[in-house]
Amino acid sequence: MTLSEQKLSKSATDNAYLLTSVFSELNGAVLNVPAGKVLAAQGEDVRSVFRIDRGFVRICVYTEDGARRIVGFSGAGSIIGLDQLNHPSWNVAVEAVSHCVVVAVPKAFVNRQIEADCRVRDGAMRCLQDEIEQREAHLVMMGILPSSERVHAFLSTFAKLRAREGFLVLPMCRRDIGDYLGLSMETVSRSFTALREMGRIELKGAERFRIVEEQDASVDHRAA
Amino acid sequence: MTLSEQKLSKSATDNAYLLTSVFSELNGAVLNVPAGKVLAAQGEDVRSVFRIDRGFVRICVYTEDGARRIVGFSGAGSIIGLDQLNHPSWNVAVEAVSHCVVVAVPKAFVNRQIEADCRVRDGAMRCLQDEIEQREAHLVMMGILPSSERVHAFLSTFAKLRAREGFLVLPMCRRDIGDYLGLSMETVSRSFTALREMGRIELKGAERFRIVEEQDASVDHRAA
DNA sequence: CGCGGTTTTGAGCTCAGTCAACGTACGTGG
DNA sequence: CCACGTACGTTGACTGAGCTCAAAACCGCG
Repeated sequence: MTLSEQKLSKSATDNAYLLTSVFSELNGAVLNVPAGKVLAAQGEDVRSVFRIDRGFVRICVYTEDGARRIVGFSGAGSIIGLDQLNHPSWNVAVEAVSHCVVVAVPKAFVNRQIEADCRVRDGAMRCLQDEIEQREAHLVMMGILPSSERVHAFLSTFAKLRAREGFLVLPMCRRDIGDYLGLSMETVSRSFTALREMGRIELKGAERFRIVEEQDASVDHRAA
Repeated sequence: MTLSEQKLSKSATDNAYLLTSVFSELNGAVLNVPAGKVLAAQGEDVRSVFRIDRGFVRICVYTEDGARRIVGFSGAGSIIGLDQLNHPSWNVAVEAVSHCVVVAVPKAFVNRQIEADCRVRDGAMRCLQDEIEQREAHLVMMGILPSSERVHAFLSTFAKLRAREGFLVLPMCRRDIGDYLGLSMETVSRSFTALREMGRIELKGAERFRIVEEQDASVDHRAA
């Protein structure tokens, strides 16, 4: 696993399909969540597990002194809360970054399905394993990369996750990115500028970006 | 979950007892691992899952450019590798920090037991959930605390995990602590010195330490 | 067109990294 | 037993990446 392959939620969605049967609209409520709304507050009782069907959420941790860290972003297809099934209350907050459509399935129902259906159990374990992998990749990145490289890795991952050509819209603001990458809002902004000036990304306004594919500097051109 | 309650492996061992039946000596090999030895190399095929019965291991990630990050330490009672069950090869390395006694149980057997025994399944899921919680706490700490506070939080956690009075022996060296906390070896050393001079820890040589209980500065003494 | 929020840019400062020297503990072999 | 070597830890001087505070620019919207 290279740093640039660090995941936001890609393989999580690859495995989440194993849980399709559980997150049917028959088993839970379909919620329409406006941007900024809190889906689950830190400390609140865990009642449901969510599947994101549209939009983007951030997973936040608030510390005693009011600081916020974002430990992950998740987009359509991701399942949120499998790691909370044995907790009485949420130890993270789940907040909509953009307008979201979410299926909320009662925790007890999810637990029963895990008990009853070995495909569901397998899917849930794979999702948890993916989450561990994501957190570890995040941790490694935070420890090693300088600011601009972190921002570039973040944008690359985001772009790969979307796997679409052309400019992409970033749903989250600079502060969110900063809280995710362990940088100040200003440093994130400066990194955007630096990457643009280096020709490694293109920007349209503050929200739209495109990764410029770069030659791998480690490739030895003498071979050509 | 406060930062000072951040876990190395405490609750992991609380849940690992649910898997006692799987990690019986009858089901796997008991290994005697000298300090420094690699239990599982990054990239190596996943053949076994381990339970640490004595000693301490570090979970490492090596990047392409040779840098090392430590994503966790685990002590007696912890189970290592449940997050690797669906991976062909280890995406982390497991290395003995001190002399260890380890039970290695074949991956296929663990998978079968998870399939067959719902207590085992439940235990495995709880262990995975704990691991996510640990990684998230680690991530939060890395993003927020300055160097000395990180070292103090690390030592506090280590001490709570051991839950013993008096001086404790740190099995890992300064560089290991640095790679875990995202600090250089020198900064870790300076933090030890600073904490000692502040009277927040006591040291006997480089390896033995004791946390000095401190008054919570946020307590308002006018109330007394 | 003006307003509020977000982003960008600038200036100064600080914490932690690097490089380098020195200290300390331990094990080996003369 | 002591001299030596090696590995680890500590300390110092210097440097620089990123933080803070502050101001300006930009954008969407009523």
